[in-house]
This record gives sequence, structure tokens and C-alpha cells, in this order.
Amino acid sequence: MKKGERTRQDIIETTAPLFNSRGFDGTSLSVLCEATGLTKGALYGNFSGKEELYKASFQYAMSKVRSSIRREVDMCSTNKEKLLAVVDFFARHVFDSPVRGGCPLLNTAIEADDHHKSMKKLVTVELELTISFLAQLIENGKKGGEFLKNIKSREVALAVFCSIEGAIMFSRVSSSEEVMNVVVKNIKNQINSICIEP
Amino acid sequence: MKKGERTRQDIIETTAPLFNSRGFDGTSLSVLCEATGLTKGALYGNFSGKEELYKASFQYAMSKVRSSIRREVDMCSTNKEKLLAVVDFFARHVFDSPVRGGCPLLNTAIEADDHHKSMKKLVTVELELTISFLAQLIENGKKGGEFLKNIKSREVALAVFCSIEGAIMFSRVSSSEEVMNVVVKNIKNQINSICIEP
DNA sequence: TGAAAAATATACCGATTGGTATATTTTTGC
DNA sequence: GCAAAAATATACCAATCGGTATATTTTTCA
Repeated sequence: MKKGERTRQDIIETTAPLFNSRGFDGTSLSVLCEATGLTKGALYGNFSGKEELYKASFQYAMSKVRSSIRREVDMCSTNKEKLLAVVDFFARHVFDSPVRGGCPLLNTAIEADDHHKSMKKLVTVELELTISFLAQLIENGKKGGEFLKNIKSREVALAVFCSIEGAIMFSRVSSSEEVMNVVVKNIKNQINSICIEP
Repeated sequence: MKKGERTRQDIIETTAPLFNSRGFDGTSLSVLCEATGLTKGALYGNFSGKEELYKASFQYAMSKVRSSIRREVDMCSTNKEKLLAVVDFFARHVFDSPVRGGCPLLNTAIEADDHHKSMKKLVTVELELTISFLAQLIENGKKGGEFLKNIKSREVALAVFCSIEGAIMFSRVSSSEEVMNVVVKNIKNQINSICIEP
């Protein structure tokens, strides 16, 4: 790997947690330079501007979250276990997310919403990928006889995911695990209720 | 009412949707001045600084959301209807929130989380007020024989609320009502499942 | 109505913002 | 090891940032 590619990757890995914690507007070039140990000249040699670096950081953050989740999911055998592993993953990492600052989807979605519209599409794509992943687990579970046939995979996936994201927001801002624990308990009940008894 | 109080209120009403849409860092004094039609001198005559104005705007936004919700809740007779009215309120106002920019709790929580720690307490208080309100409806419903006695009011309230907040995030960023509709459907099923059949 | 008080505007502050042109250093590949 | 190419640093830019001291206008109330 050439120096350029290595540096680019180093920059992204360093800036991702900054953008994720402080947002686009809250992260100035000077703090990005300080964190990376580079100058603006070097940053602009590797990225066309703050915006491109922000997008690259977001996508890196998402890839890191995704790989962390897959690692745990792959250790499970049944689809129900896989689904529960995802839920547990979020619950365990509320205050210890793969990229510091919490869920990049949640953070970026809120900031993108009205203000940084160019990010909306990027975030939406990542959201849909996440839902598809969850829905696929449920769909596989239906085919394998783990879940009831009459449930709608995408709808269950959406319900589970939205609950978790709301709980992340609540638990993080209130610095309390209670809310996440309650929501996870509720989600597990729901998952059990769509299971075919063994 | 003296001029000063009127102006102060006018400022807050104008700046609240700006802060709610663009966040603290994304809203500069110059846009606040332009929006209010005032100069920095006037703004600083009414508020000690950007931070104080931000806090006042957030609390105004919350009071406006709360009064909008109460107006609809008060039109319902049973506690189940009241609870459903709250859920429906959020669903109907995803793209048309009382204060432009979506749910102030969600927006401010995300920005407060790592970056603006002075807001965390303020947001947490408002979150707890919201949960208490929902939990009280459920508690009243239990006493009135509408809901099952063995459910935990606060836990149901948290589950409902987090689902909605997650759905707001998802629906707004993807500019689609689908997610909110799915989540609301799911919440209504859950509420029905804790109801004592008539 | 007129003077005191309150509110607002003007004009400024130093610091920082995102960004760039150019010089210098480092890496690359022969 | 050397020259070309790539990467980085330096020094700068105009614009804007949040904030303030002071002058001016407007409101208040006797």
C-alpha cells in the first residue's frame, strides 16, 4: 500500500470519532489537524474539503459498526440467536460504541435532516442496508421454521431497529443504562412472541 | 406586558425553529439576527449570549410540543384513547412538527450528547417529564381497569416513546412516512395487547 | 410632555473559520 | 542514488465567528 492510501486511511480513522461526537459544524479543521497531527495542506492534499472528509468518515464509521456486528452475528447458529445478538450488541455498546460518539446513523441522520441535506441520501442508504440485514435474518428464520410465517420481516426489523435507536438517544443523553435495558427487554419479548415454540 | 418581555418572547419564537433545524453550532449569530430582524446589540441586550438563547429556545420548543400534545389528549376520554392520541400526534407531525426541525428532544439530545454537555441535564429533565406523562396515562388506565394490572407503566412508556423517536429519525432523514407508519402500527398492537378486553 | 430608563443600533474587537497558492520535504521507482 | 512525483508544510487569504463598548433611539412613567 502506498503512503498516500495509508495516510488517507489514518486520517479517516482519526476524524471519524470526532465527527461522530461533535458533528460536522462542531468539528473545525483546526481540531482535525491537531488530532491527525497534520496540517491543512496535508488534509487538503488527501481530501477535496471538509465535506468529503466528513462523508468518508461517516462511511468508515458505518463499516466499522457493521463489521463489529457481523463478528458477533457470525458466532450464532440460529437466526433467532443472530437477531438477539444484534440487539445485544447495541445494548452492550451504548457507552462504548465501535466509533466514539454513539451510533453514526443516529448522529448523522439528525444533523443531515434539515441542515446538511447532501448527507440525507448517504444516511438513508446505510439505514436501508441495516434494515435489510435485520429483515434477512428474520426472513431466514421464517424459512427455517424459527419464526411465524405470517409476520412481515421488514416491519419487525423496522420496529426493532427504531426502538434501539430511540433507546440509544435516551440512554446516552441521560447517562443511564436503564432505558436501553428496558427497551431491550421489550424487544426480546416481542421477538419471543413471533417465535415458533420449540 | 413590557416591550422587553415581548421582544424576548419574539426572539425565542423566531430562533427556536432555527436552533431546532440547524443545531447550536450550525446556527450563527448572524442568521439569528437576520431572522429576528435585530442586531447583535439587541440580542445581547435580551440574552447573555448564544448559549442562553439556545437553552431558552429549547425550552420554548418543548413547551410548544407539550401544549400541542395536551390539546389533543384532552379531547379523549379514556386513557387508552389518550395514549393513542399521543402516538398519533407524533405520527401525524413527523414532517410538520410544532417547531420546525422535528422533535426538539431528539435533536438536542444528539447534539448535547458529547459536544454540548451543559444541555444534557436540560434534555434529560424534559425526557423524564415526557415519560412521566405517558406513564401516568398508563397508570391511570390500570387503575381504571383499561390496562392489565401486571404491566409496568414506566417500561411501557419508555418502549413506546423510544420507538417513536427512532421512527422520527428514520422517517425524517429518508423523507418517507413508511417507517413511522410501520412503527405506529406496531405500537398500537402492543398497546392493544395490554388492554383488558371490553 | 419631559426626563430617566430601557432597548436597540453602530462600530468595532481579536480569534477562528474553511480554503488555497506555493515552497519544501518525503516517497517512489528506475 | 538520483530524478520525478507525491505528499506535506508554510504562509497566507477574505469571511465570519461570538462578543462588547458605546452611541442612539425608543419606551416608560411621573
